[in-house]
Amino acid sequence: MVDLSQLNPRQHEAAKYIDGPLLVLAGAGSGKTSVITRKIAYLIDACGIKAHHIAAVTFTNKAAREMKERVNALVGKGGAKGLTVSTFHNLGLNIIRHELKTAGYKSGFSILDQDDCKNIIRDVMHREHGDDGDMIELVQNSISNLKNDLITPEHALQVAQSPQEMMIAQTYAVYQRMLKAYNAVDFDDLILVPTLLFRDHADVLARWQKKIRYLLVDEYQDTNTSQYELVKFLVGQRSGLTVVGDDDQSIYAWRGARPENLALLKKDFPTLKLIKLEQNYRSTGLILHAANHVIDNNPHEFEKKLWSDKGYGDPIRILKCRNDEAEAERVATEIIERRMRYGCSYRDFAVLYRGNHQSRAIEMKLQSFQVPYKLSGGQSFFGRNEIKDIMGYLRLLINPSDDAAFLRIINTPRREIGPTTIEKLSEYAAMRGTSLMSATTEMGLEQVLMPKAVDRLRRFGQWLEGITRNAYTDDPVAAIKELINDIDYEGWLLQNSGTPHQAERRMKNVWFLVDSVAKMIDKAEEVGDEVTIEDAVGKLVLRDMLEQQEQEDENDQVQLLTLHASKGLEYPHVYIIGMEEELMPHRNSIEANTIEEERRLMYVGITRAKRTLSLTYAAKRRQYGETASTTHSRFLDELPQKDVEWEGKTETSAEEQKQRGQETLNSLKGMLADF
DNA sequence: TAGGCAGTCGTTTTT
DNA sequence: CGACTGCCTA
Repeated sequence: MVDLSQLNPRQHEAAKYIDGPLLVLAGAGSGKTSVITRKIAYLIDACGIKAHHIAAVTFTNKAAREMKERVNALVGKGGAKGLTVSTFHNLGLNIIRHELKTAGYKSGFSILDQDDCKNIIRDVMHREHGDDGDMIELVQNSISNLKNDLITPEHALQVAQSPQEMMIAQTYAVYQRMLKAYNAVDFDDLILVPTLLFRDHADVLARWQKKIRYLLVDEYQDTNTSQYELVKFLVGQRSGLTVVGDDDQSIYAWRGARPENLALLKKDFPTLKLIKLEQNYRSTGLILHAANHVIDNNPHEFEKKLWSDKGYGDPIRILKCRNDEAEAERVATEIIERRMRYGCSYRDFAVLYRGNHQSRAIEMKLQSFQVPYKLSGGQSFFGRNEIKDIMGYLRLLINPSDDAAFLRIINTPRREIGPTTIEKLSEYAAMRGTSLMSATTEMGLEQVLMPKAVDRLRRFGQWLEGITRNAYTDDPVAAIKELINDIDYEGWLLQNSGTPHQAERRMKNVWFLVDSVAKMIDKAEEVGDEVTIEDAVGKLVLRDMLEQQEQEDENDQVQLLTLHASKGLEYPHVYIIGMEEELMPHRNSIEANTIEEERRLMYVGITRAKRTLSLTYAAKRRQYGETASTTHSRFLDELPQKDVEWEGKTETSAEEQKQRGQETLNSLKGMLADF
């Protein structure tokens, strides 16, 4: 039987309350994951609800994985069999996969990332409006917003108010048709399509309501309209819903999240019960106090007062640095120094920043001091060119209609098939109403292309068809290896990367990808799941790969991440760098008047720290190759000044700063020499 | 068609 | 300052 005794009274109540829909307002570090995981265990053990009737939804794969592990530990492997713990997007993918026909897709459909989508939109706008491409970002964002708001192209056309909205709605409509033709969905469709499916097909909805009898949603303040509707459909008139959220940690409004969904719950579920978790188990008193003090500058829907019974702890430090390089050096040397002095590990340190590019300076310094670090986010595994290439082949393998993938890889590595050939091929395919892939083997090609070009296309088409056959009739992984061999991808990398060493690294990434596919298929077979290469590739696109994380978590590395990426994580020692106006809060946020969301981001950053918190800013910063003076962030002034130590604020001379840096460096060198 | 070169342009956050 | 585009030549 599950043990709830470690929970405090509020947590305990939240875990046991199953009489109706429940909203848990969980402040930062208040142990919400414990509540969710123990509640799942409680539902299985004490309430007799079968694990396969329970679904828990999170926003990141990392959170989902962690939750799954913790539930397993609580109820034992067997007990949690069939339990769904996944991201919203993964749940959506599953629903689409099970309702393929009704949803109007064929098996092996592709999931396109933003780059692919942007290319399609560029293409559409070029054709339909002769647009040269400065509006693409805007249009792409607008379409995404429409989808997040559960607005179909037809609906968007009806409600368009301005010529621009009209243009966006038209592009949306054509774009959506192209996706269908490609047998592909984008990220937003993974939510939108299932929701529309539930709205329009009572039988499908009934099936899923029967399957999911209890739904738990984490980070509820991050849901968008489509996601909320999906939740409402799944829950229906029943009471099996627990949502956990914190309006102060809503930092994703820019991608359609609606923090007001928290308040909306009261209206949509009149019997909603509200439980607040206000005890923080993570941070020292001063850090927590600082966080409360900052966030008090925001208006609040729900009043909430975080407290902690840990001691006050060290004061918060604000470090003024001469410039961005000095800032990076200061942080890097301090980490080394503290590690040696207090015997902590590299992994105890996190450096947080507003924008990905800010990691660069820190990276350089850490590298020069030989400090191991892990860069999360930014140029991710799936953003790498070699991975996108191979993923292109994989996608084409399982979905020949995927023109976006075709275009990516048709001339990579070089096959002497250039823009002119591709343009003619596209015209021909459009005329015949087929995909580019199947057009390559059609007979009519001779009419429009030179024999040489036809030959090259045909060779490619036939070759890939052969590989595809092997993948389906034989060992799929072997087929993929054969593919990579055939195109001599390694040779291509060798030619194309700066150094042989780099090429080797990139090739390792490729093999890692192939391994992931293999593992995924193996694992599925073990459990008896019917998971095909299609599923494996789909999950890959959603980055649902466990191995990579596990491996890297083993290592003792300083953590470099954006403030956004830091949500849900915690570290003993936290540095937040670049605390300057126009950087944090970001210039765009000042202009767009979304300071409150920036403040919440600040709040998230502060509350990541368990023991010490250091905030740094640079008096001068290089940007666009020019050096400009800066103003320190307004958020620094919003901290409770009696708990804060400013260093270098009052014009301590540049000389003194320099000297101090030199001293640190020298003492470090001395310490290093001793080791 | 590919590869090199020079001018351009610009940096929020992500499933 | 550096990444990216697009032009130009072999």
